[in-house]
Amino acid sequence: MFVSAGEATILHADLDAFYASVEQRDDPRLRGRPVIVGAGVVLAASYEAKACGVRTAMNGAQARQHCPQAIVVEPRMSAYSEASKAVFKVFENTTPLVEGLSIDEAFLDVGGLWRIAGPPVQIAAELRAKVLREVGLPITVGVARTKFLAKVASGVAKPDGLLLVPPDRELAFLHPLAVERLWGVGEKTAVKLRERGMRTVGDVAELPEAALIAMLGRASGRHLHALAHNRDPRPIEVGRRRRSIGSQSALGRSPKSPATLDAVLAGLVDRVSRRMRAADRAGRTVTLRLRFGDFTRATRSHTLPQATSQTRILLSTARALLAKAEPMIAADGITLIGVAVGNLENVQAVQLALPFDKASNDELDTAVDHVKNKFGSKAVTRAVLLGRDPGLTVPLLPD
DNA sequence: TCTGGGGTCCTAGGACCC
DNA sequence: TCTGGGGTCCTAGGACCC
Repeated sequence: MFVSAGEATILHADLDAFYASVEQRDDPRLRGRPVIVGAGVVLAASYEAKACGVRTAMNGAQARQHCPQAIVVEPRMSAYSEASKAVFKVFENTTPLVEGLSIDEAFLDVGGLWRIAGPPVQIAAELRAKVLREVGLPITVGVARTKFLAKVASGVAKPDGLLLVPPDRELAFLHPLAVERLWGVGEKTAVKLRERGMRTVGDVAELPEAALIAMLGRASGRHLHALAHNRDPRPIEVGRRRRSIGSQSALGRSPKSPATLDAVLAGLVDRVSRRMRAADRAGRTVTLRLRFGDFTRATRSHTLPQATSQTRILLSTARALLAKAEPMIAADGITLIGVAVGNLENVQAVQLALPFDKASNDELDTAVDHVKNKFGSKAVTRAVLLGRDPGLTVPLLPD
């Protein structure tokens, strides 16, 4: 059977209360009980905890007030990352067209699988059963004709649900929903819309695009207008790569000495650069993120002429940015510091079986020319002298 | 008892180039 | 005395998402 673009073939699969579910899976004593992951701030809450009003990103004390009987556990990031990998394996065994959105959700296009695996809603049901059986986690799946509708459907079907939006019922499904269901409508936008009397997606759909653009800016206005009218032509994108890698740390409210700040900064840069090297990525733009005592934020960034993942270069760049922000820190007190590296490029690692430990500079140049000829000049940004000094790197200017 | 850590995308102004 | 038009890149800030 030929499956046209007019049919509901996109799945949005979203693990329920992901971190909390992993904790309940791994510790039977937590099952059926309210579980909160994260002490300072709620990273995730089980549905039992959500039932008493606990919400993600709520601060810990507030959460315990809502739910004194809740069990609070420390996050175990490596366990979540492993569970995520296992779930994505199930996704990829279902269809090659998988677009990961975050650690716990993805889009799947199952349009071409009708003949082999049956209709999308059947594939979705089997996917849910398989994730539960093989990884032990509950997952909700929305099925629809577009990414946006599939995501809205899974949101409505949560927890542990499955919801198909038939193509001829799309507007009937969409328009009664609250504006907050629209992708891209957060707190600020919701307030703006409500101030103008718009509470449902249907209300937004009645507004001309120009009015939404005047209210929210060009991109957001267009985006919202399109979604409210159920227009979302985006295809599933396989193999999207991360565009930045960062790390941050909240510091608390007590004053911090310059030496302490520098130590925290060095730790952050070290963590970021290690992750970059492990992922074979290098970046050009270093961004320093700061938050102050009054919760205002600031960023300072610098773009290097060449991408790098070297701790030394990234740290000296970050230090210069921190020095630039010194007056703001002195004035307001700093409560958070973060480092992110963007403008990422892929690094192609090439190892040559040459006796570099005895190589002369001429021989080294010859070897580098060889690599350039073989892989292109852009492939070579640095060479590591193996054997002589494993930590020593030689930066090579392109061309 | 104030609010974590990881990301994405958009906007707007200025520099710079042709 | 008067100063176009278009494009790209960089920096800083803001909103949003999980």
